[in-house]
Amino acid sequence: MENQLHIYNTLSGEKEVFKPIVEKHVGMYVCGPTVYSDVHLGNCRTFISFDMIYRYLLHSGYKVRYVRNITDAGHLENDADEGEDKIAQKARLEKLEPMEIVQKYTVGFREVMRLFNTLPPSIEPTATGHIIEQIEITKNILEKGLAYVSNGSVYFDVEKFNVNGDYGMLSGRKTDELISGTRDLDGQSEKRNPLDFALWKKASPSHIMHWPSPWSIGFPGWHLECTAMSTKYLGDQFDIHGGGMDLKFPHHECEIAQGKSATGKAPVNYWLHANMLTLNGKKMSKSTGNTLLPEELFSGNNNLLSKAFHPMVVRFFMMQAHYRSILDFSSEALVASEKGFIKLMTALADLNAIKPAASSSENADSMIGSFYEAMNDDFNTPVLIANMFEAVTYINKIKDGNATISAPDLDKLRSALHAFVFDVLGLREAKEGNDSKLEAVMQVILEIRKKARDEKDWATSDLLRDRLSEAGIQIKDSKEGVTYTVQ
RNA sequence: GACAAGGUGGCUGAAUGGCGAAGGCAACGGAUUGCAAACCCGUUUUGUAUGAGUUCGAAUCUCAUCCUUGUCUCCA
Repeated sequence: MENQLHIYNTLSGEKEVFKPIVEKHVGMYVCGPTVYSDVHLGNCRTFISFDMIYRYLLHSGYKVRYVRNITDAGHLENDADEGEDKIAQKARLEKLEPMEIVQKYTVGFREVMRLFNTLPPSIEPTATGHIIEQIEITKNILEKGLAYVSNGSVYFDVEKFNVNGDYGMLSGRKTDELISGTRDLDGQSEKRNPLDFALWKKASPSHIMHWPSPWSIGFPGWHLECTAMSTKYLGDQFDIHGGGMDLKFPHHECEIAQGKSATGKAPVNYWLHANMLTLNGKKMSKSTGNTLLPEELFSGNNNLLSKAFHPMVVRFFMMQAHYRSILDFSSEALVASEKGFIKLMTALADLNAIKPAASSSENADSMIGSFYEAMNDDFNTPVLIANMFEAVTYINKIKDGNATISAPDLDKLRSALHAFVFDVLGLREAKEGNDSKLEAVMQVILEIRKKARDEKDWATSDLLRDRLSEAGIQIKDSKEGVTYTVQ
């Protein structure tokens, strides 16, 4: 059985055996959100994907330092490197301080991440908290002669870097093709070459967020913060760098160029890219407005939705697709996932009531092995879930008396399922807080219903069942007794 | 236009050369039930965009065609 973890590396375009730089330790960096508006569901998918990866690495016994940044310094608007900082722009619109915007949406982001049951990163650094580091890297690259100062701004010299470097190695692009593909800029551009990108940008007088530097009062370039923060906390070279597919070029390409220029070494061994979540077949994007907010999903308050969905149902839905595949969102697909999710969680709960037998009628070890096999194959969660449903069928058969399981197998299967469902997939019960008073009320109702059924008063019995069902409480009659689930 | 990833059953979504193409959902039949729900068993007939090629054998490899999406400008 293949027990080694294989990861698809964008750099090579192949699945590779994962070998960390330091045995049993993993350094992982993921590009975080820009906090100038609410995170939409597409953003969430990326972070949920990497949360699953983080969780599986932890489960596999690695000590992981997981760094995910908060971009709070803003980015520029247009391709001429001129324009207003996004955060400053939004601040003006809402008549707030830039850092007020940052605070608001950072808090919102963390709350959404909490609802999706993602683990907090080990370090969550901010761009504005690392201005000094970014200035130092800029100085470093200038000293290496791979950047130039122009009118108070500092630009990375892609052409010069490319003499010895290989700009485009990650995204499979060639610089001459890129140049021919760029739109003509007017002669006033500060850049020597359209491919060059800013390391430091001089601020216009109206620009609110700015800091002093050796070159001007200004702000750091778009790609620099990730280089500064990743290398600061994970070293010049680290294991895993993740992010959305849309960041592959130019953002990650620039990170490689910056890192190599500053340290002489390729910064990252494994580049991982999570694919897009689409809505109506199109990528979710802040700029095009084709978005769905998590809150709308949880409340059902959106025309695209037939009902509200619990965050765990959404997470399960995402886990049913592979992280490198495009996933199309639809209310219909989510309804199907909800049913499957309930089926899985019900079986998990039923597992606790199962009585072991002398022997097992099915091979629990191979089931458990199939879980690991799926995850070791580039975190294949859809296959993991399919394999877990084999176990679900087994559990239900045992419950119905059509199969048996031995005590040791029961223990193994239970702990494996718990580990994969809760620890790795990061799911948890989707029930609303079942308080003791509800429990007491339900016991009374079930008692009344039992009495009615004993007296063959089907009208009363069915009335109770149907009205509870309308209220979202399902009554389940079984041989062992009556139970209920709250949805 | 350049580059990249795709097009799989009623829906969703796995599987990269090998017996009957996973799983979830849906539908139908049966079992169960006071009737249902849940669970169990079974079924859904030529289901891998189209056309050619390589091969003993192709969803998978090659070529062509059509279509979709992404990146090339801030984006997860």
